Amino acid sequence: MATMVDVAKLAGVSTSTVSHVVNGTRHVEEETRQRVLKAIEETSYRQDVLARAMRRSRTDTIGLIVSDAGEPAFAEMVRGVEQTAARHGVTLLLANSAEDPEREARAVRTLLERRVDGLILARAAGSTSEALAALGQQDTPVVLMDRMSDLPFDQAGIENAQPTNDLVQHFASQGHRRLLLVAGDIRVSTLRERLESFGEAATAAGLSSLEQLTITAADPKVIEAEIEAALDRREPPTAVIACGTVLAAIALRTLQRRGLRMPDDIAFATFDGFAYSDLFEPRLTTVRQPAFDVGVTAAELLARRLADKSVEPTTVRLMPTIEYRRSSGESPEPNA
Amino acid sequence: MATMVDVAKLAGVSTSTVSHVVNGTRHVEEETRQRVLKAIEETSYRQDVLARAMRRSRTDTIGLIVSDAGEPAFAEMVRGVEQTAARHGVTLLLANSAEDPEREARAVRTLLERRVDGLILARAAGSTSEALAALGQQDTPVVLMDRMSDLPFDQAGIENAQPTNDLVQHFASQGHRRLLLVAGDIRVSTLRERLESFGEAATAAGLSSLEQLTITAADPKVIEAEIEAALDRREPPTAVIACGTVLAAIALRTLQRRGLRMPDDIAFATFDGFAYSDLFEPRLTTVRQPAFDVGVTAAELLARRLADKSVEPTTVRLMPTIEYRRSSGESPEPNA
DNA sequence: CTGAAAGCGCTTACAG
DNA sequence: CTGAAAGCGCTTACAG
Repeated sequence: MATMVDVAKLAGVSTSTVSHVVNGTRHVEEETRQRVLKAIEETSYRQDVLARAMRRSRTDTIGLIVSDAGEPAFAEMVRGVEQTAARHGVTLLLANSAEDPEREARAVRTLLERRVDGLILARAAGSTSEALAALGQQDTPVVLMDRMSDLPFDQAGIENAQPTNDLVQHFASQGHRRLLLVAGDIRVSTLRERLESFGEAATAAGLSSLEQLTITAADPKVIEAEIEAALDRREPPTAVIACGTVLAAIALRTLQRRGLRMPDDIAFATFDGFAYSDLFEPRLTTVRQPAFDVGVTAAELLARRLADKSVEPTTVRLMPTIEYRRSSGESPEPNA
Repeated sequence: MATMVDVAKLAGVSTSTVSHVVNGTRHVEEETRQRVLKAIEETSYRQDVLARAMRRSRTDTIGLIVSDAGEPAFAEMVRGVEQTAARHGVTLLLANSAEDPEREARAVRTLLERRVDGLILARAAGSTSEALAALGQQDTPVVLMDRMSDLPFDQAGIENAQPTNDLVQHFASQGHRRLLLVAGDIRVSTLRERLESFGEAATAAGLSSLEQLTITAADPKVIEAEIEAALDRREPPTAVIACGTVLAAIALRTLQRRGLRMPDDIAFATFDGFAYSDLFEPRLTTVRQPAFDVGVTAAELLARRLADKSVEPTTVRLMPTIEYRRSSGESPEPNA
């Protein structure tokens, strides 16, 4: 590989000049410039970004760690971050924590070691807030995505209260009196928020606490058992809300196994939903988050902080939309 | 950030010694070692991997570019590569081409610029073999994953002839005489191989060429139109094989729209299949590839070449398994 | 408008 | 068993 020295020699200039031509960092006489460009061509010189990064102590690289790149919502967020990073001329290093706090910690370490200029993090469910606080101490900027925290970070996520409330209203207005919320692992902020909003909304809709069933286990086996138990009650729920894709899958399997048909035997709605969801029979009422824009927002927040470390930590929440389908019964909008 | 010089001063040794303690590259008197370790502790020194990489001109990093990280099969391959890379003490840089040759080219450039020691590539459909040939010229090792080439690369993928043949046999033995293969974009090697095997297998099963319908368009709209046209024939196909997830989705939508029930109105099988596929009604007969192991194999091939650049390029093909479900009619195995 | 030179933080022959 | 020093390929004040 040719280096700057080779180019400089061939063009008969100093490496300073080559550097400035390559980076456009100071004026160079047009004729000289052409000579340098030609020498670059001839030597097929390529800038060594590692050496450059080391000298400048910035890498023009940001890191993104997601808890599950396979889920459609996260895949979309990744796309949003990718696109925004590209627009800012920054390369993205991607990592997967697979919802494992240890892998997450390892990924953080690796990315910081590789001197990313900043980090976007969708935390694993079990990730401790001590770990997060520690992250906040070091000086690489961190933006939280999807999963929020009370700590003073830049954050991009979604609004949970309103869609939860809308779903509860939707069911209550159809006369449903006993609702089951499958909330899952409420260490995850989004799930916790949906759980809280559910209680408020259901109470506001006039449901007694006995009529508000909730499942907050983290283990799929336990969740499944609790759904079974709920359905075995003398007065079982008539509508189910799943707070995420995995939870929806568990719930749907259980309903299917029991031969319960949606929406007649039981009404159903879910957050996030499935890829190729139009193939499901019946189609599922789904709270669709603007995942791409969440990714864009996270990346923009990071770009802003990279430009000015002193700005106030900001939390941005985007509003999901609800796609009403047949699984939840009659639609409140002409939208089926 | 503390540097090696800080540590060396504090421990009263040279930076050589610090370096050798950190990397375990030569024996250091135990007492000295302890002093260095203590100094590292006290200064909370962390090795600068960039400086190290630059000096050694290797980064202990490999790059992985996939065409669609969202598809379950690719997600699994990524996991396989990740795990294997971790076992080899190598960090993985991930990139997405989203089936776009230009993004792929950009990702390749970025990763090579960041001096990855090697590259694993699941090529985008439209990626030219000139681009690939050029890649083969430079000296960073490249392993092809899933999508193969005739060029002399290390490659890890799957066997396509046998599962295709098995599916054709499966349908023929049930008396199906007119089969439709939705092959999709046959610039993709896996799809092309399935198409070729289909012809051979169908002919071997005694089907005339008129009874072998194939769709080789790349554009979803065109594929859909051609499926419609096939179903509109006087003698429409009685069984459909989709060669990938996206193709399956298009086909299933069309069948659904026409109210065709599987397997009675039309039999159906697909390669790769869907996430949460157990929620589909009826369950889909699926050629399941050992995607995780494909990832592992690709990473191992790369590790081998990194260790010895002179080994012969090797192609490894792993055998998929077929999960026979209700969508394709009666099962040839006691396999649900 | 351009160049000489220091230095980013490491590794590694070389020498003792 | 350890150290002095060169050098990886750049960038960037400083000087002219």
